[in-house]
Amino acid sequence: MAQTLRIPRSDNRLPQILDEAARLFREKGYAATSMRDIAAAVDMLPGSLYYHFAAKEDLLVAVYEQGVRLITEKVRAAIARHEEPWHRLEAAAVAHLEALLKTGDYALVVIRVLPQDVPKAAARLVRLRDGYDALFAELVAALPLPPETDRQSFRLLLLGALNWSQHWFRDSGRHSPRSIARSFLRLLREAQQP
Amino acid sequence: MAQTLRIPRSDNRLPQILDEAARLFREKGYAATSMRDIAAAVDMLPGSLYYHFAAKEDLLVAVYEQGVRLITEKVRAAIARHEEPWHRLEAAAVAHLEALLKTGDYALVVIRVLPQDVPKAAARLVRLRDGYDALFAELVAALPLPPETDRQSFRLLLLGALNWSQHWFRDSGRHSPRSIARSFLRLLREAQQP
DNA sequence: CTATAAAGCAAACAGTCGTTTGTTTTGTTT
DNA sequence: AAACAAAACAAACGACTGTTTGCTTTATAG
Repeated sequence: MAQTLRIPRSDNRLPQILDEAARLFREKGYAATSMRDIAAAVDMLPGSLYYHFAAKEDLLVAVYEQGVRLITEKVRAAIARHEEPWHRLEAAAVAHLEALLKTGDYALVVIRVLPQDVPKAAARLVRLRDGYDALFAELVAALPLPPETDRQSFRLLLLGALNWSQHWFRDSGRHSPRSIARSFLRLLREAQQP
Repeated sequence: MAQTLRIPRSDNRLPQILDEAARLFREKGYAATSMRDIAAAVDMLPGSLYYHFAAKEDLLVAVYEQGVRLITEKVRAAIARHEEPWHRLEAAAVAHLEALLKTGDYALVVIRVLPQDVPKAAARLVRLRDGYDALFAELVAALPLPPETDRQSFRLLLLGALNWSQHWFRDSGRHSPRSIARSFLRLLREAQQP
């Protein structure tokens, strides 16, 4: 009677399912990835996935949640190491881009799969994103900018450019996520303090 | 014998097909849009579409081509009206964003549908995009920037931010595509010339 | 060792997908 | 009016979709 829930099996395969789902969602997109694709990747039968998730959209939401959590943690840890507002923003930009381009699949799903692609889960996905956006808004708010500077545009410019980098970034070149983020921030900073 | 091809019927419905395909591809994405969706939108039977296009991917490529052509024309016309490099770039940015956010479906398909979403047509789509990118590269090359400025990063920063705006822009607010583009450019310009 | 619940298998459901085929309608040209 | 091609219909093909159901395996708890 005291025991209401049994301890789940140790070799749980749920992490593996999430990993492969994240990989496939990011590679082919949500709609083009079938439950059978995911099942095959984890060497399972399609129906077995429904023991872990009630529907395909729920699997996406789970991946999405983990992606947002991962980016948020990386960014929070990075900015905690600095005091000066510009340094904090730069650290955040670097962490954000490294989470996207190096950590891999989970984070990329967050900016690759659009909420409108999954109508039934759109509200949940948007809520997850908004929480993260607020973090950057705070960082920009703390910057010592000229009073006439539009801080909202500033944030959208920076974050948009960072997110778009998924489309052209190739790991081969001399550019690293860190150098790209720094380069972007330098272009923005020099403009604001002569 | 002299006549090899008959003049096509005047009330051709091909433009209508492209219009609806563009609308649906931009609303739901490529994979989530079915040939039946498109056929229903133009009040046709699914099979009839195959008189105009050999495959779904070819329909996408046709929409994509028109989208790229549309943006390119708008931008070319806009920059032709200015001489000074910064003014030319600003005109291009405004035209680019207006093409995306006002002209509508065709242009948005170009930045919404990723080449990797359509493996069989990916090469064709990338080729179309690259031609356009070169246009912006020229504009940035003409700017009178300090010698240490990284012009490639400059271009990627601006274009990325512009393209990403599709995700947050809402037509309701005080912000217009024009004001956004100008705002972005001001943030970038002030940094480069004290 | 046995009871029990977690986890997965096996097989199918109804529906949708892109596409093909043969035929019919429609408009234009002569 | 006859000839002909453009354009669309009507109907189906096999493959694939997300999901459900009932049964079996497997590990843990008492």
